[in-house]
Amino acid sequence: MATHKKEEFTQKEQDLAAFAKALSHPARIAILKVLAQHKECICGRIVEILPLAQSTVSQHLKELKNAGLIDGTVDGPRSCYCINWKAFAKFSQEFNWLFNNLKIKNEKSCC
Amino acid sequence: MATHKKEEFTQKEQDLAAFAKALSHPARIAILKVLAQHKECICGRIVEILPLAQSTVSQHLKELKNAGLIDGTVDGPRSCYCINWKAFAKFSQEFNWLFNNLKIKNEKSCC
DNA sequence: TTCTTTTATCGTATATTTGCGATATAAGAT
DNA sequence: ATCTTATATCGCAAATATACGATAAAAGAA
Repeated sequence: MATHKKEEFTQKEQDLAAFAKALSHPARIAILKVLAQHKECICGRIVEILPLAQSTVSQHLKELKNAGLIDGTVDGPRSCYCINWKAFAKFSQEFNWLFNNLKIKNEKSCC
Repeated sequence: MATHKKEEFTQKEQDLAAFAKALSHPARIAILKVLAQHKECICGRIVEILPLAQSTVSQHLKELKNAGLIDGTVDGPRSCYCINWKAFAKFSQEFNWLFNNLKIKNEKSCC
């Protein structure tokens, strides 16, 4: 049974979907919010703020990093994360391209 | 083992995550693209265009509908779908609120 | 060196997602 | 009534995602 046909879609579609996937859990949205608000590269502070175990937070951070939405640097025994604004700008653009441009051409739907 | 702690996050975080989840598969992105481009409420046309079985496409359509991103109306033996631009505008706004506003306050990150 | 602190990773359990074929449903056509 | 067409839903298999505790790893402090 083919359980992953994702490759059959365009690269843009896959990239956009991957970006959305990274944002598809409230914990990851919350992490991004913390990173954006606290200016500093909070690390274990996220664990204090979120209602999740340390290992779980670490896993979410890894996913955000893999998706390219955050950068992480090691600082002694701790890790420092911050938002990759460039990546956000890129995806935000793709997003607008996909849905705002199309909307203009097709303002009134048929149903 | 607690496998869903989603309720412990704010409603906004949950809503945004749900929106992202709906977009987190390239097939669903592709479906939205088809709906946006073809003006008409294509129904089974999507099945012809996508490399997926009819039942799978129907399932993706259901998810998009549940997420509120598309509307569907029955028209005789066939179904007609179209993008719910209002919902898109709403989420797009939330999105910008979350990531553009915060960006202004905090342009330079620490790492 | 040994202890402490901080973070990442491993192992595991459970839930959800993805996909398909088969079948049901609904409505127009014959 | 029966056939055809179009779509939705069911049932299942396989893959991913989510969460946790336990443990490893890495570096500064004692």
